[in-house]
Amino acid sequence: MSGISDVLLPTVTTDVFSALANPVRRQLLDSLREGPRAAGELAGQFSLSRPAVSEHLQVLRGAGLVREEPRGRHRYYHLQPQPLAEVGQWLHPYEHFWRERLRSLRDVLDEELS
Amino acid sequence: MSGISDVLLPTVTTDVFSALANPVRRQLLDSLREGPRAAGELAGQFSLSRPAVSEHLQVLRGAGLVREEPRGRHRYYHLQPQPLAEVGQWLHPYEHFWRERLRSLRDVLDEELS
DNA sequence: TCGACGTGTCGGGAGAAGTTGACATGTCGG
DNA sequence: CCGACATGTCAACTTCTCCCGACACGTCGA
Repeated sequence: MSGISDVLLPTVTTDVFSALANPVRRQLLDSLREGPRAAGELAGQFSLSRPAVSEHLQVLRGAGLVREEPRGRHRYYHLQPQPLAEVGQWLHPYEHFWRERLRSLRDVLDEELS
Repeated sequence: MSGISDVLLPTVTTDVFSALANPVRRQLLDSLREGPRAAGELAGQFSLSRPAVSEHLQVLRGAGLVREEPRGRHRYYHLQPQPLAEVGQWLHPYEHFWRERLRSLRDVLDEELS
């Protein structure tokens, strides 16, 4: 049984771009891509205090990128990737720019190496 | 006459993701997408002090997203979009995730509205 | 050469973010 | 019911970010 609230964003309090600014948070998302993880399990992957990781997770939750599922004495975090679409949208107009630059890089390399 | 240094990144001192965390900086890039702009011209678009904008531009330069071209008493800024490729690469594995979510959103909406 | 203009940089202050240790809460197993 | 465990939260400190006003430097036009 799934409701609409499972799919729509929960209240967003943090900018997605800001949430992604921190490398630890990006790695947390990368981990969650492989499936839900308990908080401690996530904390173990980083040389960081547990509270620090917990607060990073809270920032991600504030950006709507993560959902919590309490389950016994564990709390599982799930990836919630929809807000990333905003980043994708912003990035899209630039895509052909950097492809163009890569092409010209190749051309210059061709010239330099010939 | 173009050399390889025009195409490769200059010394990067700031993380690209951090550079994009600020909305003003994203808007600066959006402006530059339409062509090179002088510093004052860019500053005029925001209700911000000139020094503030100048420092934002410096951050963008630190991330390799912008190039300066001094020209008389103006200084023109050019978009340098290659570093955005890194963002695109990071984002790519998530793309199918959010597409999937959008699809399930549509399905839920279908159900709710029927 | 001199004043006006375009811009970068410096110093400082307000506020946000990151980190850590200590404590509080809730859950499981015996 | 009680101790161990998984986790969140609080207080405090440090560091970073963002912003501004003021000043310095180079360039243009007369």
